[in-house]
Amino acid sequence: MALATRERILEAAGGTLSRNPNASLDQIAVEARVGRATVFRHFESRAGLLKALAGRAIAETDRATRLAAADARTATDALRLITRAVVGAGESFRFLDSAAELYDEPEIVEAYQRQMSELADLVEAARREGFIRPDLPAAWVVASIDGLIWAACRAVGDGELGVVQAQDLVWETIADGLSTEGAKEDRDADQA
Amino acid sequence: MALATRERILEAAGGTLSRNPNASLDQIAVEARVGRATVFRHFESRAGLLKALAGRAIAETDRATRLAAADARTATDALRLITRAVVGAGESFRFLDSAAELYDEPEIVEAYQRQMSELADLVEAARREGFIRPDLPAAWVVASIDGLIWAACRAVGDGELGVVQAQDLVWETIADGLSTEGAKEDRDADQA
DNA sequence: CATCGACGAGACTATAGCGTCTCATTCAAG
DNA sequence: CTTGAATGAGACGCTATAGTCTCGTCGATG
Repeated sequence: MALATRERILEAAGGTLSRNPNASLDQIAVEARVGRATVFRHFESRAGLLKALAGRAIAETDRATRLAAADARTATDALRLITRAVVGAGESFRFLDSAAELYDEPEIVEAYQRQMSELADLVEAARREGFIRPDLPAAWVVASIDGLIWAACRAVGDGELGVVQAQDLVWETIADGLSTEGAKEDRDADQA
Repeated sequence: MALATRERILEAAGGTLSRNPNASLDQIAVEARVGRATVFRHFESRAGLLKALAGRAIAETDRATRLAAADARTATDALRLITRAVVGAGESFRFLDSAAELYDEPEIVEAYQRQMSELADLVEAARREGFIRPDLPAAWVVASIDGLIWAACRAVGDGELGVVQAQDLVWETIADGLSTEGAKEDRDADQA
């Protein structure tokens, strides 16, 4: 049952750390219904556990990205599918809030940067398809998509929204924002 | 120079904690060019320092909210002004990423919930003015504004955007989203 | 039944960081 | 010059937690 145990520890670590970012290995072991020593039988150290957890999240994102790239006919559609997938898997990522230590792990940092740069490429492609406004800085488009996904995961975790609802809302907000179409002129007039 | 010292410690704590969420009092003291003992002369404990820092951020937000309420003719405009103000003061808030301990401070939690509820009221008012789309759940509107502000502060802190630029982009994205107007039909067709 | 691997429980050590305390120094006010 | 407040430096104890190790138990496999 080695694999099941390892998986149970990872699962518990993800859950516990997302609720309490500074949770001790003791708490994680209790949550996993596992002896603390067993945690060390499966992972070299606390950092090793965090690294495995991050690796899992990265692999899951890569998988979602590949699926989306395969299914989608356009970059815009791929962006939509990836967004949905990441929000759906949001629980796997919330622990990252606490993972400042991971900035010291070159592999993880590199993988994260690679994914961000893939997202940036996708945004650029969607821009060429006419979906993304040409006047917005690429850095902001990427950052705000990130922020909206983060907000959605948080809302789902707090029970404010359902997963499917959150997935739809993120995409809708990316596309149209929060305001009515008709309010546009009022706004422009206000700012003038 | 008691006041200046206290202020310097708070400033250093904000800066250090936003860069390294688990920074020790030692690091903060060094950053403030102050003996570690002096930190304890001004604050009861680490938790007390965090609490003071959070109280400062809350007070600053309250101040911005009051100013906005006084200046703005409409709820929509107040929302815009507050958003700008919070993004502008973003550096004061980034340390909150690390402040899981603050969830145990009733005063702080209460003040935070009050501000969120004020934001929700403002959103509701802006909705009645026809600015916010009526079909979006209030919880999502609040959460996504929060997420966009967070993304903007992060981008500014990472040097990807200037403060003024970020302030404009947040509001623009809240209003219109990231996509072109013309792309709307394509999108709807895609989803069907 | 005998064996072996995974595990739980818990003792043990080491270390980091918090919080307290003391003492010497500096600096401003009188 | 004297005094007192604020500070810097650093020693000290305490606690929480990481990581190691041992021993007894359980369960599967032969």
